[in-house]
Amino acid sequence: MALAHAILVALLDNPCSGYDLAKRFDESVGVFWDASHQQIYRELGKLEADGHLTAETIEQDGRPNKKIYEVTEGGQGFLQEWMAKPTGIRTVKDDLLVKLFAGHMVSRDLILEELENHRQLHEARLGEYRALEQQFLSKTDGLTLASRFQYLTLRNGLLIEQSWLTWCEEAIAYLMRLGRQGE
Amino acid sequence: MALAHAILVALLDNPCSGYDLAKRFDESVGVFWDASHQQIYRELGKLEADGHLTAETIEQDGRPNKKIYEVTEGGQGFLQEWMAKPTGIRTVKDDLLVKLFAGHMVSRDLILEELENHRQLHEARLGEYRALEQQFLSKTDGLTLASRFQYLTLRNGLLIEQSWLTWCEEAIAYLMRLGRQGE
DNA sequence: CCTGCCATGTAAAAAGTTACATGATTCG
DNA sequence: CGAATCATGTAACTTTTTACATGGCAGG
Repeated sequence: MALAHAILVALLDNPCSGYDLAKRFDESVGVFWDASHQQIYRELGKLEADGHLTAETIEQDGRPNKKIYEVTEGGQGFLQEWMAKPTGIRTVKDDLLVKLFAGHMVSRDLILEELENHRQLHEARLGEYRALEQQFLSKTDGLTLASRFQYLTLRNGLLIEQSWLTWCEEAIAYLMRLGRQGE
Repeated sequence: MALAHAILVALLDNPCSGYDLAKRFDESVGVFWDASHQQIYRELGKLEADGHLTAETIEQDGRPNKKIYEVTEGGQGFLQEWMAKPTGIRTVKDDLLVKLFAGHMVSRDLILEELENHRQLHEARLGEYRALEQQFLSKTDGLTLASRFQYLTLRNGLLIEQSWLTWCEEAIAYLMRLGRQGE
């Protein structure tokens, strides 16, 4: 049920519209959560109905009006309550690993292509995360407390993406070696 | 939609009952997919209706009868088709990271406790994966091709869990340092 | 005697995906 | 002149989670 909480922490850091939230879920917030605009709008409606958010409509000319959402005190309490309850660790779900588990069902080349494709995707994402890290590291006058916590979430993304990259390379090398042995 | 495919690859490796599948999703298969027994029974029903699986009822006395599911040729084709279509990379969703992003909202100790808790959980899981790896490595007479592919999925679990562990330690150290500086 | 294992499911609610829908503006 | 961006949503469907439900047998 953490989509609601993910939205709240994002808005707490920086109040914005649903549209902007969707963009942030594609960028920085995306390091730890992902959501489509459809989900976001629905959830924003619920959170507002529950009193966890207030919306202020900004009239704009030349482009559609927008609603800026802000977390209420009630919303902050709701978040803090949730944060005080321990949670378990994630459950992995990855299509590529499902495919690999039955890798002997298809040609070696098909599997290698898919691995190479994923390697590139993870490499690209790692690059994005490194760019985000530079933004943190370049602030010479020191980070705020809030930024330091956000930095830790980014560090997680960096370590995990690095592992994926390493694993893709290892898997490709392993299968190439198998291939050469004529299996 | 990969739950169906995860079930198929598991049954392909080793036909079994829904109950046994649920256990395997908690153990070895759990390295790359997770599912509750409720999901599994429903999906088994669908897969059987679609002709991807056949079920054989085993009468047992003293305990409930069980149905052993096996992948049909049609099911294999269904799998292979899916495997030939490239898929994207996962989207991370993790409660702990949501909490950390708003870490300044609660006491430092609360966050540190949660991090330490997760550190232990990841350490335990890493231990399980290492034990599974030993089973692969101890087979002196060489692994089958299918086992080699399965080994790669386990390697992924090992690398990812190792990263989580490293990250938890890094985050704990980072926050302790902050604490000492009297923030 | 109580807990846990074996073995299967149903039902309801929440979360997530995919498709549909609108309409002006800006940039190439 | 077409594509992308801004900005919001609805509807239908699929997937996942949580709770409920049954019942015998084995072990401490």
